[in-house]
Amino acid sequence: MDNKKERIIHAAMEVFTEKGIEKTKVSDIVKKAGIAQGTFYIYFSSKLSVVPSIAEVMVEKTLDEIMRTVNKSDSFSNQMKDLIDAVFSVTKEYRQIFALVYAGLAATEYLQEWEALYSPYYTWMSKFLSDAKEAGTLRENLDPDQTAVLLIDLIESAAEQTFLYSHGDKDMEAIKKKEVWEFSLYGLGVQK
Amino acid sequence: MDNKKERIIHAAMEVFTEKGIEKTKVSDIVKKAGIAQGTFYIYFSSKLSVVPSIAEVMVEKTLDEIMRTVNKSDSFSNQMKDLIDAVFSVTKEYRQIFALVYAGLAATEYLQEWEALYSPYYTWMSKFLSDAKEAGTLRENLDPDQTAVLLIDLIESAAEQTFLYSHGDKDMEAIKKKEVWEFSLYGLGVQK
Amino acid sequence: MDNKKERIIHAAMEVFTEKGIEKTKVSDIVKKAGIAQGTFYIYFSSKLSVVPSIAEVMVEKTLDEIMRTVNKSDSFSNQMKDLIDAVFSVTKEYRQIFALVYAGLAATEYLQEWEALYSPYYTWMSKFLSDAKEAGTLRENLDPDQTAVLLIDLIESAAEQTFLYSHGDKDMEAIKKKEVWEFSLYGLGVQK
Amino acid sequence: MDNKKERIIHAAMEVFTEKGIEKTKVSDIVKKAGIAQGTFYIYFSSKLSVVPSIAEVMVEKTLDEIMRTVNKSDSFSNQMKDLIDAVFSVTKEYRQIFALVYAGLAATEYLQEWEALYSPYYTWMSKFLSDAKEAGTLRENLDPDQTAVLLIDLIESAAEQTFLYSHGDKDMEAIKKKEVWEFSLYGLGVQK
DNA sequence: GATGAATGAGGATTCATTCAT
DNA sequence: AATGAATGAATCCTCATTCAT
Repeated sequence: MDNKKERIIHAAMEVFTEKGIEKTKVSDIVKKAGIAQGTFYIYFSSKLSVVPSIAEVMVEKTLDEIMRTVNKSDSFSNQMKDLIDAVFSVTKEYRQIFALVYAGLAATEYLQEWEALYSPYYTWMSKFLSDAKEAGTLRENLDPDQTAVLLIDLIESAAEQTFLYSHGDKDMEAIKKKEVWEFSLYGLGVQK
Repeated sequence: MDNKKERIIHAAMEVFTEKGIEKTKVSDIVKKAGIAQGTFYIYFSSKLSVVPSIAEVMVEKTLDEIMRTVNKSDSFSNQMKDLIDAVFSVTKEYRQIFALVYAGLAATEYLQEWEALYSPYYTWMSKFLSDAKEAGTLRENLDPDQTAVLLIDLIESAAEQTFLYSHGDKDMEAIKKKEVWEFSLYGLGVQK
Repeated sequence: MDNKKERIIHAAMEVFTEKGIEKTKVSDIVKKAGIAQGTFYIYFSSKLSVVPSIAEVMVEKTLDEIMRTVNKSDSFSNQMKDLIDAVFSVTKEYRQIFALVYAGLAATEYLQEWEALYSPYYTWMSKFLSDAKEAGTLRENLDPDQTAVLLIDLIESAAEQTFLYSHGDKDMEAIKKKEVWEFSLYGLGVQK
Repeated sequence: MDNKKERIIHAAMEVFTEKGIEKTKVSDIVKKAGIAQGTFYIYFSSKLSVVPSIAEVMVEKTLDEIMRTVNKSDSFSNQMKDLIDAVFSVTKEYRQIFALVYAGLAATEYLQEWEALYSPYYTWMSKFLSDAKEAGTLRENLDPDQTAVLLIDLIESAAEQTFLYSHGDKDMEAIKKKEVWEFSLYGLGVQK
């Protein structure tokens, strides 16, 4: 039952990745999901209305990767490095999906769902910063909630730059990671 | 440049803003531009191929606003403040256009034109940072080219957060501006 | 008759009236009837197959109204007046239903059921004329069976004219009634 | 140009007659008309919106047949006979079209166009009665405008009875014609 | 270059109908 | 008998694109 909805979402991710949103037909999605054409419309109102659900999955994947990668007993500075690695890694693997999620959300009225979608991510980052601040690792005048959003945007933008928007060569990834890491450490006022 | 081409670009901006890219028909654009259906295809190959031209216009507008706002004889820290003001101001006015430009570029293969489109913007910012670095205002280990991109992304992301993705209240604009300003100053290692 | 069948017929009458036959979905009918989608098909084979049942209900309603209105002990001429009143009254109240019954029957092969459907009505009218003829009230050369059909058509046509097809003003009803009454009396050769 | 519209109307009449409105696809009509699918929608908004144009054609045909048949120098009573012959003849030939016109008009919002569509027919009949009345052939208290409508309805109803709604045998046509003729003469109060 | 009537491929969406429960 | 989730055939209509003028 809810199984069907899941299957639609994952089928959509695959087909969107292969052919792009524009060229994907609902019939492609249902074929891959192994359900009838009409069943699609029981769960989603249109091709584009699947996009927010895909975005949700992507946020989950990113958080999972971060959780898996970041070692809490490490120094903050190293945790930042791992965090950046995690985000770059997920963005690299799912670059197509990220692109289509931006396109799909922007192309419709779903844009404002963005905030709700990202909220678990923001919450995690806010806690991460807040803990470090309490430990005296970050500058005193830092607002964890606000900075959480800035930091996520900064890292994601850099990753997207690298994998989506740029013709960048092979070394670009390392360079970008280093730059964003340095900028972040300074921005956060990290004490060694 | 041809008068008709200009009219198509500006008509497209208006109609895209009103109805969204998806729901805009070429016939809507030509109607607003006051030209014949066939004439459109003399200048553009398709509806989406207008988007890069729109993006170009937006980059111009942003740079113009920055140039107009930032006072070169002011302190770096104040110039940063003005820079942020300028980007927020343009993003606020053209929020819809920005959203559709992302969507439009992402929906097609034009995504990688992004870099070329933004290059005048990046160039300006790079020079801005480079000058400040030479003057000893910024940290020694800063790479002006790389950081230019990061900084632009950071500021634009914050602005989009504020005006596109968020249900945020009225004060959000001021808070966001202050946060991004502080984060930037730290990130750049600005010496007072 | 089954309670569920009744509910379907009356739900169909309501929904057809609201949205028209074309735009009515079986799902609308069952929703209003408070039964499951599948139950509909136990009683009717399709959306349009409900129409003859509706027609039957309408003939009943018309005959009931005639019976209720026409006073057998009155003069023939006055009975004619009452008869016309009754038909106009039912047509007025159920104008939409009449229209859709015509449409529904004509849209399918059920058109020829018309005769069977109307037969109780024709029979009543035939008897009504036959009695009057035997009483010497009507012209000698009148054929009650044939004329029954003509008279019903004449009166119903006039009523439909008034309520369905016309943009007619308020007074039209009275005028039409008077005209059809006079024409009928002459046509039947009524002796005072 | 207007040629195309004509071709659609006549193609629609043919296909509707063959397959019925319900089962006719727009693609059937355009195929027969020899035009592209899209062209249909330049001239008509939907399959059903062709029906009023067909009705117009039918009124024309009926009037033409009446004009052709009724001999103005004949006696009124014979002219009535010819009139009835004409209407029966057209109804017989185009019985399918009449059925679908009723169905098609009733199934949509076009029902109220009826009056406008029939107005040339009503006008002619009104003049016909008015002339006869002035010649002293009809009863003094007859209202030509109102009676025109009644008379047309009466004759058409009888014709439709015969050819559309009834399983009637061969002789029915002659019987119906005679009955409607007699009823009309009495109803109009024709003086021999 | 400019026009705009005509095109027709193409896919979203609907909704009557089924059938396992 | 009753249910209602699932089905998928069926067709409307749109709209980007063309091309003769």
